[in-house]
Amino acid sequence: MAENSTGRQAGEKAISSAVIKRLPRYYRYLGDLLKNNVVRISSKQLSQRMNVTASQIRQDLNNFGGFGQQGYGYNVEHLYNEMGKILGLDKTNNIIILGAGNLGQALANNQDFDSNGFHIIGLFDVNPKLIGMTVKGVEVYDIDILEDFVKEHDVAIAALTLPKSKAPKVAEQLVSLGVKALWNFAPVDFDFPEDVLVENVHLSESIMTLSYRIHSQNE
Amino acid sequence: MAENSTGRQAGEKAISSAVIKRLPRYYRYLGDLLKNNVVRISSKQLSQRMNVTASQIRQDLNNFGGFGQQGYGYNVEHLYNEMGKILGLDKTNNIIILGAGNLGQALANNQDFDSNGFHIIGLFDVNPKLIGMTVKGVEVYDIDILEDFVKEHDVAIAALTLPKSKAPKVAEQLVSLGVKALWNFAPVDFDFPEDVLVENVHLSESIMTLSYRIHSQNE
DNA sequence: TAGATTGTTAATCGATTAACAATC
DNA sequence: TAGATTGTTAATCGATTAACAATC
Repeated sequence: MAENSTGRQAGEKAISSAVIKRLPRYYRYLGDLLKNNVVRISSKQLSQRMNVTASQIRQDLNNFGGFGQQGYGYNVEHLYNEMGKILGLDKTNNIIILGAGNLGQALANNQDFDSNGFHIIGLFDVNPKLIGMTVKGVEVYDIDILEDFVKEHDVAIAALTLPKSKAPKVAEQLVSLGVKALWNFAPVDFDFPEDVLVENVHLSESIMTLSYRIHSQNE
Repeated sequence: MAENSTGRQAGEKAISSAVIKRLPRYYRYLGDLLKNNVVRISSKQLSQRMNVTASQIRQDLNNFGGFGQQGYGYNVEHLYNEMGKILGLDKTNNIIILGAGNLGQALANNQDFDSNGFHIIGLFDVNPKLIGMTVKGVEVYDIDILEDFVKEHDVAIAALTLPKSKAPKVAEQLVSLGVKALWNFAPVDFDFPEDVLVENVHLSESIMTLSYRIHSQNE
């Protein structure tokens, strides 16, 4: 049967976001298993390691195809590679980072990204003290040259690690330049057409849910 | 009726995590409204701003009590304050940061935390170049003094911004010292007793879901 | 009062879990 | 072959949305 690059067949219904959010975690566990030279694993074994149900694992995977074999389970390396393809990690994703402060630099220095096809190709800032420096070999540019840079490079993702006050305007500019995916760390929500993908990392919201759980215990 | 500090009555069933995760966003929108001197708002108006249903807002809020008034809606300032209490933001949460690299420093420098009762009281690292420096007035300590520090201070939350290889051991130590909430940025899962709260921020997983969405479009 | 909007019950929808025939 | 485990359908569970009486 003809399948597309994600392993899904054209015309099938969209995968729910609940499933999508679990995929990277499967990928991480499979990578760990692979590193430990585990050759095969059953949904039951994996479910015990990951603290989920075996049923959920099988349901999730079968959204993308039948990767297992009855009586055997799943070949770890094969499933790892297939999951990588599903996640688009076999492709190169060029990333620019808007805001070269601590958070922007932290992303640029992150080891995990490189090895998964995420290539940081530039950081941008307004601060003259940062412009011209390099982070892990990647230059910090004046944000004034953003337009030229985006036109000359294939930018898959723009990470927004700048202050709340500046984020909306820069996001608008990026979208008008044709950037189609934003990884947003500023505590704001955007309202772009649906072909613009936005993934929010709202750290304040994350720590507030932790605070909630701390203070609501034993009640 | 007697209510506890969260606005919930003792004995009522636990709030679902789907609801809890939405609370900080309500809080943010209410804070923005308050800044803009908006005095009252209906669930319908708020739903339009937030891109959710009015029904969901009312359902969510009513887990914690009736904050509105028929025919009027909600008083913004009152609801904002009540939400703050529900989230535990009226309390002081002392935070230590394990790993004083870019990410740890980014957290220490984050403006939003201070104003919501999250006080960074120390950073810890093994790197002699970092030990002794201060970030926003907060000192970076040698991680060797962690035990003494935790015993002498009331640590509500420990943020783990250190490499994957070091995270599990440090986490173990923190939990053995009685720290009850971990804010984990390392790409690992922990398996502590359920009285230890763990909030994961897995940046690699976040960007992978974005990659998935980029590469699965139009299929 | 009339209109607006809540709080809450009921209906719907979607996600998770259970079960099991197919089959390696 | 017998045992194990998948892929998939059916059952259950939980979350979201709709509806509306209560009431400001």
